[in-house]
Amino acid sequence: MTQSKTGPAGLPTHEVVYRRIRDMLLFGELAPGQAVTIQGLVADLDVGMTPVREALRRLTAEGALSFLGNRRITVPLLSLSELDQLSLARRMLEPELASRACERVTKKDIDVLRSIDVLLDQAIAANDMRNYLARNYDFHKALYGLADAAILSSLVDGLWLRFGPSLRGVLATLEPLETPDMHKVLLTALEEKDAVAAKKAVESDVSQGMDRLRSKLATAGD
Amino acid sequence: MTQSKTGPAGLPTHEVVYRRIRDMLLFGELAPGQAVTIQGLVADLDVGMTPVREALRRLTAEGALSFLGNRRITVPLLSLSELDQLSLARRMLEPELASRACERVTKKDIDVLRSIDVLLDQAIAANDMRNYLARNYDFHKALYGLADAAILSSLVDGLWLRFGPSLRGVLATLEPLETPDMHKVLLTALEEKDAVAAKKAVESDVSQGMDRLRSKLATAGD
DNA sequence: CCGTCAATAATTTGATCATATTCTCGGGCA
DNA sequence: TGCCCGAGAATATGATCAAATTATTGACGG
Repeated sequence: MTQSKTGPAGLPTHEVVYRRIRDMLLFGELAPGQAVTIQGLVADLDVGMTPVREALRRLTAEGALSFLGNRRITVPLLSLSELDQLSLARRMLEPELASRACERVTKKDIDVLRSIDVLLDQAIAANDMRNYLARNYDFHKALYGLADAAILSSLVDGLWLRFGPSLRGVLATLEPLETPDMHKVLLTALEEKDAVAAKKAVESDVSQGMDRLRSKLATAGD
Repeated sequence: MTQSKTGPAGLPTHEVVYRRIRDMLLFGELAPGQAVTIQGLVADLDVGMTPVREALRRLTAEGALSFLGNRRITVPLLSLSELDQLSLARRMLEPELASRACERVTKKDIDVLRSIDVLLDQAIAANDMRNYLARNYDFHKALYGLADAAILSSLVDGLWLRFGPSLRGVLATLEPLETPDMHKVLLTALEEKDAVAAKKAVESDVSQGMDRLRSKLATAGD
C-alpha cells in the first residue's frame, strides 16, 4: 500500500472530514459562536480544501453550521425561539420513532441498548462529559435505528446536530445525578412491547433535556 | 467589468448551481431514478466542477439526491414506507407552521397569498404543470415564511425536496379540477385569524396531496 | 502634545478552476 | 464463464483570483 492519505477504510476524504467535524460539534469540541475556517481545518486535518469545503457545505445544509452572510462560517448560537422549535420538532418526531422501534425490537436489541446505557451511567459517574454526550447520542441513535424509518431518523439526526453544540455549556454545570432516568423507563417499556409507554418515556426524556437547555440559555442570554 | 462567469447578483456560483438543480428537482425537470453526473452538469451549466460538487453534496445532505454507494448519484425513488414517513412528518410540521403564520398574518400578507393562488388557478386552467408546481410551492413557502420559525420551515423545505420529484409523474395524469380547494379554506381561516381552522385546512391539503401520491405510487410500483 | 477617527495598505480567508490520480464499469479475450 | 484491460467518471490537490477583515498610518480636533 503506497497511499498515505487514505482514511481508515476506503472512505472518501470528504466523508471522513464530515464525520470528524460532526463529532466535534456533537461532543463539545466546537462551541456555539466559534468561528470555523476552511483553511484552519485544512491545516489541522492535513487534507485538501475541496473535501473540507464539501463537508462544510453539507453541515451547513443540515443546519449544524451557518453562514454569517459575508462568507464566514460559525457554529450557530441558538435563540430561545430556535430552541423551542427544536424542542417541538423533537417531541413530535422522536416518540414516533420510539414507538416504531418498540414494535420491532428484539431481546438482543434491548441488550445492546442496555449495555450502552451502562456505559452512559459510567460516564456520568466519572463525570466524563465527552463520553456522556457520545453515549447518550449512541443510545438514541441505536433506538431510532430500530424503527426502520430512515427519513424520520435523518430528520432527527439533523435536529441533534443543531442543539448538540449547545449541550456542552449546559452540562458542564450539571450535577450528574439528577435525572429520573427515563432511559430505564424506556427499556422496561421496550421489554413489555408497550409502545405507548415508550412514547411517553422518550417524550419525557426529550422534554427534560430541552427544558434544561432552555432554562440555562434563558439566564445566560439575558 | 471583465468578469464573465458571475451570476445575476453577487451570488456565489455554488449557490446559483444549487438553486438551479433544486428547481429542476422541485418542478419536474429531473425524474426519480434519473442519474445525475457531475461532468454532465459541468457541461450543461458551464461552470467548474467544484461548485457543482458542493451543490450536489448539499442536495444529498438534504435527501434530495442520493448516493448509490459506488460513486454514482441519482434522484431517489420513493418507497411506500418513505412516502408514509414524509406524509407523517408533513402532517406534523406544516399545520404547526400554518398556525403560527395565522397569528402573525396581516391583510397585506393575505393579499400576496391570494395573488399567488390566482396564478396557481391559472396554471391549472392552462394545464401548465411546471407552473402549477412552482406556484403551489410558492404558496406554501410564502405561508410558512410568515410563521417566523426558520428551523421548522427549513425542515419542511427538506421534505418538499424529497417528494417533489415524484409529483410530476402523478400530476401528469391528474384532472385539474378535483381538489376541494383547501387553499381557499385556508385563506378564509387566515382572514378570521382562526388558527385551528388554518391547521385543519393545511392538514387536509397535505393529506390530499400525499394520499394521491401514495395511491399512484402503490399502483405503479406494484 | 495626545487621543480619536478615518482612509488605506497588508494579510488572511474564501471561491473557482485546471490538472493529476484513483476507482468503477463494461467489453474483449482466453 | 471468468479475467484483464481500457474508457470514463469521480475524488483530491495545488494554484490563482477576489473579497473581507485587520492593522497601520496620518490628519484633525481637543
